[in-house]
Amino acid sequence: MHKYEKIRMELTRRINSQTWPVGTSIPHEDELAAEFGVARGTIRQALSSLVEAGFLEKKRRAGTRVAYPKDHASTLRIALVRDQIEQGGHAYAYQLLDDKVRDGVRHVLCLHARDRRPYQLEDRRISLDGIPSAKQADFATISPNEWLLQQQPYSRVETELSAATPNTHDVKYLDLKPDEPVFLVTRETYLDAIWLTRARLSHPASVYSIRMDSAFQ
Amino acid sequence: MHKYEKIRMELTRRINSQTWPVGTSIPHEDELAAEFGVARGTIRQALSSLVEAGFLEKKRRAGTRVAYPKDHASTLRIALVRDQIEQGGHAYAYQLLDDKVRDGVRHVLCLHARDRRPYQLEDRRISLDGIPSAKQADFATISPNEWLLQQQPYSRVETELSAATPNTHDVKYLDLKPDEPVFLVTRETYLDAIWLTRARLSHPASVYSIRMDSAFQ
DNA sequence: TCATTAAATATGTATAGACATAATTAGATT
DNA sequence: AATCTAATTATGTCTATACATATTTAATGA
Repeated sequence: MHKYEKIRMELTRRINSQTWPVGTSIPHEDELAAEFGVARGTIRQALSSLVEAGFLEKKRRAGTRVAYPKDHASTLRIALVRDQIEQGGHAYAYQLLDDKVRDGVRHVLCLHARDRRPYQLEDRRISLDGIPSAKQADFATISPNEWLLQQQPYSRVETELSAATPNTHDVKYLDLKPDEPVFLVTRETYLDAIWLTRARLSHPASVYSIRMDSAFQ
Repeated sequence: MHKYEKIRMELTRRINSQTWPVGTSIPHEDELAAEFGVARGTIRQALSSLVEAGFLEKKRRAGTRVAYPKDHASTLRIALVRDQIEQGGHAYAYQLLDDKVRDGVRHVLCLHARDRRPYQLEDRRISLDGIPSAKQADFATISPNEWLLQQQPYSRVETELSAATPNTHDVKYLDLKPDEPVFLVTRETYLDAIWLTRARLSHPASVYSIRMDSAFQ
């Protein structure tokens, strides 16, 4: 175990045991460095992850304080749907439902299944200006989702998570129970100012949720 | 603008312009340090945020490669519901609906409103073993959510996001439209191995969604 | 040929020092 | 007393160097 990890654990312990209650200023980096017998850089490395996780707040000149745990940050990774399914030990299947071009936008509808049951309906729009190679792409075997990831970098992603009543496509393809809502992930990606693609990913509420686990040993 | 910021921007440019296409190895840290005329530590600082955002992948001895953009990470911060509402310039109101103790668990039901309309129904369970001071807390004026944040640190948070059909309490208090689903945030916090509290936060789907915006200039 | 072992190497950790910068505090001026 | 100014200070950035460590690559031996 590295020095900064040991120090981080000890600092975490002091926070959790309320040795340093919420709101108090903790010793300066130089003092901590002296206490633990390490260089200031090592202290800074130990502090940085605690700041990132929202347990500490730093301000120049004012020092470092134990943060009120509101606004706690969690890192969310939405993986490729195929990986999501296969990593859970399930069978993945893909099916193209519709594919057309209009106004310089390729519009694709396809279905991702888990163990032969509908899992995600992908309603995808791709800018042919932004991604010219999308004109020739064959989405019969590879999903737009997966194809896009191999193609093009992007600089900005906007993601929205919501609950919704199913639209007509959802009803038709997702095999929903009576009154079952859908969980929506809407994602739009840009390269600088250029719009590249938009995805509406709908899932039966009974089979899909997003879990986050932000922990500190 | 600092050196590492300039360098990060230039590296970002090379990735986005496909000067360094996805999958390629970028120059070693020492080479980049020589190219930009800075110390290796400065290069590492520039790289770290790109690694964190998922644009680069590092591996010892193997070097640094441009990552396939699957599994792109976003940092999600779920703020205090009152802040959420007030920061949007809306009026916040709080109302206690029910409050009882059973089997060492305090069980509170309360409603958070935005502009006099139901926004979040908070179904809260607090362990009186884990948080003894919760016995005396008065939730008539302050919500458990807010009270807890001022009280107790925690070391682990499990969050689950899902869509669901409303339960009887949701129907009674959330003023839902016909067939409107709810967006659920379920949150459980622990201090080491000790269970502290569990919250079921339900929202009318029409008024609530979670947005994330992961950008790089 | 194949498995094992040893060398090479790029990133990871740590140190010690210098200077920059934002924010506070104390002091000077009106 | 109120306002502006200067000193102070804790964090932020940067350098230069040394060694540690995970992985790959090359060399060795059965």
